Amino acid sequence: MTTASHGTPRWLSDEEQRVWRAYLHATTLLEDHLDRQLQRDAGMPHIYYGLLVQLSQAPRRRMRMTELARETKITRSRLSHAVARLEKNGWVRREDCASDKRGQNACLTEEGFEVLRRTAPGHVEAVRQAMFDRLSPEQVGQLGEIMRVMAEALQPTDPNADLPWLR
Amino acid sequence: MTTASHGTPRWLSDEEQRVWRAYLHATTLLEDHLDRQLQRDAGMPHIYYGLLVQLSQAPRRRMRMTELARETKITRSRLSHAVARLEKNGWVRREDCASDKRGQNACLTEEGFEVLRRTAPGHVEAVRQAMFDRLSPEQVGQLGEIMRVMAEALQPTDPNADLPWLR
DNA sequence: ACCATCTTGTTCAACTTTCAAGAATGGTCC
DNA sequence: GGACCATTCTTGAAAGTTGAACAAGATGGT
Repeated sequence: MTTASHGTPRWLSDEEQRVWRAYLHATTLLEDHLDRQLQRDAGMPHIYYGLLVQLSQAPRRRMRMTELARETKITRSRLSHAVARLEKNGWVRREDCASDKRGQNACLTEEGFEVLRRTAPGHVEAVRQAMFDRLSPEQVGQLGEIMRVMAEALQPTDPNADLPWLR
Repeated sequence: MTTASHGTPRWLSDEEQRVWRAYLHATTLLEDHLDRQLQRDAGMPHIYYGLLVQLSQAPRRRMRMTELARETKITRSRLSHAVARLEKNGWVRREDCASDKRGQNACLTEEGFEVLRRTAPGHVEAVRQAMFDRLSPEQVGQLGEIMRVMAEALQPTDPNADLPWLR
């Protein structure tokens, strides 16, 4: 990382600067927009909604805290606070893990699932309006590929990922 | 917005879902990465750094609060708090606006500029490594266009934008 | 069994963000 | 000038986030 401080910095070209600014603007606008949409319609910020979605897709609608954190790309600390809040809402429940006494499972409650069922259509619509309704099919494909490349760069793949017996 | 709750919701296709998840993952990973990079190397979060950059590019390195907020896509409230913090660091100074007694100018101090000079290379390098070093020139162009479209959708252009005398 | 070490999840304090409310000034219309 | 509304910016409290420190349990070597 600090290799940057040595030698002549490789500045961004004009084109790259424009793209970078466009990226920052679009992503912050979208994040704000979805945060407000969900706060209004579902009573929670976007990330919390993402936690419920993730749980809803898990077997038995429950997941170990650490795995939920990993899947949603947030820290365990943040997740602890978030689940505490969602628990107060009655949308998630904690449950001791049988096989590991340190562990906790976050379980989506029936109420939590109900909230999802009620608010998912509006949220999908918001995402559509902001993104998929504006982009051509080609652009959607391009965006997907670009985002995959970026995520890969930032989340160094476990070198043993395809050697499960070594994990 | 709430038109979504009526009629059959238009769900995302499998492809669209994949793209949406990739988008969420990549953008949150990048934002976290840059936040940590800047917190470590410059002692402030990414958005605060963006404020300094914006000021550094303004005439006389100062800007009205409201304009700074508009350019950086944050609320005036948030900006007030942010500038207060940057002022404590000695990187920004407030100055009364001559022509409008309600107004304040946020001015980048010499110290603030120095912080930028010192940390910009490392930050640009981080951006490069995460984005521009991985994408082909075509992809960079595609990303720029896609982000422009999205930003436009979210930030309804002022209909009088090109009629300055009506603003 | 023992010890060192890693992992899991929580907690605390410091910091940031949001939302609603409010003080001050500007602009317009009569 | 005065009434009225809009704009600018700040404030305070509640909510959310971060990073470090911590307790408890797992793991592996000896």
